[in-house]
Amino acid sequence: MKLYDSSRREKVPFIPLEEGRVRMYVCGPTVYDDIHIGNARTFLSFDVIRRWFTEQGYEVTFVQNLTDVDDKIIKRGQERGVEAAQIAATYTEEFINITRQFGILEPTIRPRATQEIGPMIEMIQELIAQGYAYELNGDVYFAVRSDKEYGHVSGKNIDDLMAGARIEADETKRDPLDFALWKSAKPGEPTWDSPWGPGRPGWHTECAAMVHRYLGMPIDIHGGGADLQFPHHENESAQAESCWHTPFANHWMHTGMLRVNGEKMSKSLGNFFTLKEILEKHSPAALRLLMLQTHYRSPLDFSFERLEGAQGALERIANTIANLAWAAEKALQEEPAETSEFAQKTADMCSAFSDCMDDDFNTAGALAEVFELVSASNSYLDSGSALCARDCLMAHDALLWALGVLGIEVPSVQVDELPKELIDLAREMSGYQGESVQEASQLLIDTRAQARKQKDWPLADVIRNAVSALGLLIEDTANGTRIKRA
RNA sequence: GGCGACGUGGCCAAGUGGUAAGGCAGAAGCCUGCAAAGCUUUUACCCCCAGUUCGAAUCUGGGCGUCGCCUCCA
Repeated sequence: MKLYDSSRREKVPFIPLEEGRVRMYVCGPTVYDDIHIGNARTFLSFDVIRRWFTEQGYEVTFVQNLTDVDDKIIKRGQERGVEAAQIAATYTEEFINITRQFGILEPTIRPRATQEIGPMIEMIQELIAQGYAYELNGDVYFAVRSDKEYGHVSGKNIDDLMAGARIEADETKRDPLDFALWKSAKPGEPTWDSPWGPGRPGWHTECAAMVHRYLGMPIDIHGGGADLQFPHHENESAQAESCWHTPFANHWMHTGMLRVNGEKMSKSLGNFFTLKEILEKHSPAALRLLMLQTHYRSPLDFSFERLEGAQGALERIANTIANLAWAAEKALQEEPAETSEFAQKTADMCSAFSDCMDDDFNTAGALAEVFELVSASNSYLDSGSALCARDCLMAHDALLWALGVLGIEVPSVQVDELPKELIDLAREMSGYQGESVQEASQLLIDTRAQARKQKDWPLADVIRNAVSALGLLIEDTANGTRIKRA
């Protein structure tokens, strides 16, 4: 298994620090608003990465924090005239709900910044004691120059950063690059007591403290969006490694940005769609498919056109899966057919799919293999030869397995519960006497087949139209007629 | 200004040395009474120039273009 380490800037073999285990940490949201689909892409990427590790037999400990105290949350609270804590609570709930709806698995541990203040203060004290941090009017800063390794996470050089000639407003810091570990509180802001007076922790400190507390150092993988690599991850790493003198993360993984018309989707540009609004009108599966058709590290341009396309592709997959199941069922009732070359296609897909996933989680390549099996299945079903039930089921299960690994829930085209109206319809059209919906629908199919045989098109169409009025579809396939969802 | 990434058919997108996966859209044909679904066929001088090599989309250098980070940001 190989993965791209964005700190080393190359693909490297993945070797867990502890055999059979993966300890990973992915920066969670700051809960001041609904997340947009750019945020969602990162969470999706790591969800799939995690699922693949699990599929490969690793025991995965996945930690994701919630930043529930932050300038943005405070500001949003002030705008709305409510407590910052209320804003955080509201959007924490929203985040958990929408993320679940998107099919993202729950983290093993979901620590919240406000519950971790104690450990953070201890960490800051330790950094001051060791000479890596200093207090200034109730704030505490990390002295970037004190860390000789500073820059190794993002591949930046302190002097290059300085050459960037950015002007820092705060002239009192020893170095413009120094960042806050602790911020003193202004009136009306949420505060916690500390040796430096009332205040709150800086963002970078949260993650460092939580990684240390819940996973121990070093961890196998630390992830997040590409825009977090600097300064957030650099700063996290700098303070953690300075404090505990142990490597922080063995591998860094960063996801590519989601764009709209070539520009990064962001709150500040206003060019965003929230995950919530997209999922109101589109299935989680379609959005996942769209996103996973691009490698996680590449930028991804979002458009509704593409989303529609993904929806169509998904339906195609769903049709094939249902047709395989139906064909298998039918084949079981007939003379057993020999296994064929088709069985090999299934085996090939599974192996190629795994190879792609093992190669830095190439979901786009893996999905191409899925589509190949979909095509091969359709050809097989359409071939007119006697079908082997076992081969059909193998392909069926393989497709579901592959999509399951990607967390893509295939929409069902099978009707779980046929509407009772079909009984009335069967009574009317075919003189049905019983009470079984199943029998009634079969009778309707037979009646229509009979009508078609006698070229009684009006009758055949009346039946089909009546059925479609119930929101169903009568479909004539190479392997028989069936009723499915419209 | 510094650092980095990317540029593959109409759109999207895999592929890192042996002459181009897949998805969407389009076209033609087949199947069908018609639908629906499906099947078959079909379109690429891989941004440009130079170089390395028997051979490059893939490596090197230069150019052009796009994007990201350097400030809160997934």
